[in-house]
Amino acid sequence: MRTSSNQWGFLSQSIIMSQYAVLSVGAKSWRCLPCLRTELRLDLTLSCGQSFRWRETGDGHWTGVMGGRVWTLTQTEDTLWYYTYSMQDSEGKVKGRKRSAEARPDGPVKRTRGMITVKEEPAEDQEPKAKTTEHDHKEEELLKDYFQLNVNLADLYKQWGTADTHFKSIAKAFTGVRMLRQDPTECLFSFICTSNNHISRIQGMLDGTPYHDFPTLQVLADSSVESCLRNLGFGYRARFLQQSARQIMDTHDLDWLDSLRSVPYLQAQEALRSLPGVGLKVADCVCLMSLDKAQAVPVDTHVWQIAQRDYRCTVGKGLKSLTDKVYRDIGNFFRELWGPYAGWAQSVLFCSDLKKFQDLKAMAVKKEEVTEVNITNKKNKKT
DNA sequence: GGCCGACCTGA
DNA sequence: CAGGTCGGC
Repeated sequence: MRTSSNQWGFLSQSIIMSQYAVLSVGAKSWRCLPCLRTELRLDLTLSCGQSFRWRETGDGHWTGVMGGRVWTLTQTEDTLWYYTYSMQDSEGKVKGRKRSAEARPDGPVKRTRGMITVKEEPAEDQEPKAKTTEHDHKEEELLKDYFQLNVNLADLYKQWGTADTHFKSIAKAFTGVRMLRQDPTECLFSFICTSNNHISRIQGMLDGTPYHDFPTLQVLADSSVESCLRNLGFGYRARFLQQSARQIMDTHDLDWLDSLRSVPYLQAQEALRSLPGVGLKVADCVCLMSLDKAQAVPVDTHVWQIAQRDYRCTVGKGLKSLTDKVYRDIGNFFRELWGPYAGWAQSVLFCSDLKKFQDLKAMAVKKEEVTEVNITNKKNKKT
C-alpha cells in the first residue's frame, strides 16, 4: 500500500494541486487568539488519534484541513497562531478570497518541510477591508468551534483530579489534551477504518498530501468505491464504508449525521450502530469526537487495559475480548468516576498511554514518586 | 444473551 | 497481532 500519497484524494477535489500553485497565498498573514497551553496542546491533541489528517509540517507547526480550508497552526505559552490558505479548484482558480497583505511583524516564522511550496499572489487582488474583517471573524469562529475553546479545560482537569488521584498525577504532564469537534461524516468514515487496525496503517489510509477535502457521502456511496478502496489497501473495511454511505443516503436526509448532534447520547449511539462496520466502539468515537456527546467513553483494548492496570477495574476480567455488556460496564465505571465529561478525561489517559508519549509520562510518574517519597519522609519525621 | 472465528493488510 | 465488527452457534 502506498502511504506516501493521498489515499482519499481520487474521491475528492484537491484543495491544493501539488505540482503548481501549491498553497497559493498572498503576503503572509498570521492571526492569533489568546489561548493558554494548559487549555490546548496542539501536539498532543492533534496526534492522539482523534483526527488522522493533521501533520507536523514544521517545528511545532501543524497543517491540516478543516472547514474547507487548509490551516497551519502553532502556539506559544499563551497564544494560538493560525494561518489559512486560499482554496482552489482543480483548474487552479482561487475560490476563496485572496489574503490581505497585512503581516505580523513578530508572528511566528513559518517553516515547512519540503512538500509545501508557496506561490505569491499579486497584492492587487486584495478585497475591501470590511469584507476582510468579516472573513477573519468567520475563520476565528471556525477555529474556536473546532477546538471547543468555550469549554474550560483547566476547570475540568481540576474536577477530574479531585475525583481521581491517578488522573491527577498523569495530568501534570498532559495538560491541554482537548476534544476536537470534528465533522461527523469525516469522523464516522475515519473510525470505521480503525477497527482491528494499527494507527500507522490508519494514518497511511487517511492521511496524505496534497491536502484535500474529505470525500462526500454521495461519492462514498457509489458502487465503484468498494473496489477502489480495496485496491488502496483498505481491506474488508472498504465494503463497510461504501455500504454505510449507501445506507445513509437511502434511508435518511443528507444532514442526518449532523442532526444527531441534537439527540441524546444513547439515541445517537444506537442510530450509528445501525450502520455496517459500526459497533459500540466506533459509535462512541463518533459521538464523542463529532456529535457533542462528552460522556461517551470509547473503550478499546488500550482503555480496557488502563481500567484494569491503573484502576483495578475487574469488569470483564478473564475475557479475551470485550462483550457489549462489559463494554458498557467499563464506560459506566468511568462515567461514575469522571462525570459528564468522562469522554474528555478518557482521551487524556489514552494520550498518555501512547507509545510516543512514554517519555512525557515517565516524567509525570517520576514526579509522582518524588512526591510520595516526600510525603513518606514527612510522615516518618512526624512519628 | 454470550462466545468464537473470520476478516484485509503489513509493521 | 493490531485502537473491532459481523454472523453463526
